[in-house]
Amino acid sequence: MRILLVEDDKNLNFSLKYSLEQEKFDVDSCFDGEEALYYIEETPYDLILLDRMLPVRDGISVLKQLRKDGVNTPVILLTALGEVNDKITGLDCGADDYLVKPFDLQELCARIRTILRRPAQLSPLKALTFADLSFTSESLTLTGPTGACTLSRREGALLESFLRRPNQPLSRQQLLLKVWGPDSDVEEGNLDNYMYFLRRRLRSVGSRARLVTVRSVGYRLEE
Amino acid sequence: MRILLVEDDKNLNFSLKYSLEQEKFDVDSCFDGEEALYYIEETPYDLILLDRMLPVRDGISVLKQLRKDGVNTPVILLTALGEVNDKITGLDCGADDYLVKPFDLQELCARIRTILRRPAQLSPLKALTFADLSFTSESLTLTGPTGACTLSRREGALLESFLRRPNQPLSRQQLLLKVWGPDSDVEEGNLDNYMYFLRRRLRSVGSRARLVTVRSVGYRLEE
DNA sequence: ATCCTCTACCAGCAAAATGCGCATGAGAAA
DNA sequence: TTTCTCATGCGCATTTTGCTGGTAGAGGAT
Repeated sequence: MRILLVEDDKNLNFSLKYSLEQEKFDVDSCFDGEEALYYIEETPYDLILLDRMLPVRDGISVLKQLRKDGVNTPVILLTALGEVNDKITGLDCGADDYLVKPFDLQELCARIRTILRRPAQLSPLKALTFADLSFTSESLTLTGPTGACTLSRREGALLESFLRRPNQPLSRQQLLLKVWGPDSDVEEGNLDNYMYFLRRRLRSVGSRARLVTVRSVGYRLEE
Repeated sequence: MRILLVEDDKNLNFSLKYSLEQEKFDVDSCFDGEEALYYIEETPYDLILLDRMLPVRDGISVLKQLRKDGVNTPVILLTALGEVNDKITGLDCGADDYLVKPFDLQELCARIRTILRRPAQLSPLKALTFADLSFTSESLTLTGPTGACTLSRREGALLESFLRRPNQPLSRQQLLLKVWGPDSDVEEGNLDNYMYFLRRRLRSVGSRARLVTVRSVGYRLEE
């Protein structure tokens, strides 16, 4: 079970992370709200432990953003505030539980178990869109004006990179890293290959979006 | 939203019932554990507010009984005890939340909303349907246009996963998790096997529903 | 400007790897 | 026994990959 711990107090962060790992949870931790959003975008967590007071972007704002984006990963808010009103706003913003510091570690674990016990509700598959394109990474389905098709896994991962950063040039290095992972040693030519595949796909669904090459840099998705 | 309130203190029972009704909840109330079980058997509640100390049969025992019977209606335990250990046992017995008296009414309401917000877990008794199919998980009976048949337990569990999320691709991982449980280590090939069985079943009852494979992802039930 | 060269990129092919369907048989449970 | 569950194995289709020959564009020399 993958848990993301967001807590700016370094001591508490480390000790909590350690304790949860003792309980056989798989814990990533970070220290501010923006970082949290970045982590969450990258990894599908089963649970998020979210401190309410955070630098850069506070917990409630992170929570609201997540729910707005359709991410419904369970969230337990952690907080030093004990006011009833805070609890209520916290819960009504979409938190699944609310613990006031200092809390007992065993109680936290019990509440985590309680939440993880229930069937994980998969977030409704979110489609990425750009121009006349729509792509669901779950089902690897690409839809355009004249039809739809199913991409292979690599094609999907590659297209997703572009859809997440539309109009922005992505370097070959970035793409290789994202699509093939940091410790893969595929030939670079492979990327060319997949760009070719993707372009064919775009044409086949009749999209007017283009993958233009930025010579000696990389590629960019534009309309 | 139908709520069952189980609380032996008459004053608290009445005032809580009244307050919750003000909040537009549909509240039944009763005063001891046996009564509670009786009510629950009769009516499908969306939530149960369960006092821990009750005459005849205490809250924890009621809760255990329910879970043993496969009733997974959410339960919030209410209690005068504040010991951490009590919370932990309560939660680990299958409660969804735990409030210590005296609690704030608004906080209770917020926690109720939190629990009701998530998709109601279908009671396993009801028949699941999709397209021209109907399946009762209790009797493992699958009915289609040209006939009916009885599935094995695994087949049933697997089909149920699909019927609960029609048209949505389910990953092999999700399916293994749902059907075989989190700590089983069956070979993946087994899943292929059961997909094959299920497809045969669908054909045998003449359904036009199809289990399509989404390569490198999983499967999807569609019409 | 024209030509040349060099590099980065494109297109396609064919071999290798992988994912999946289906069959069979052994063991467990009913 | 019969039924259910599971592992294993083969074969097919798709995906992934490395490779090769060819093209386009940048920049320098003439």
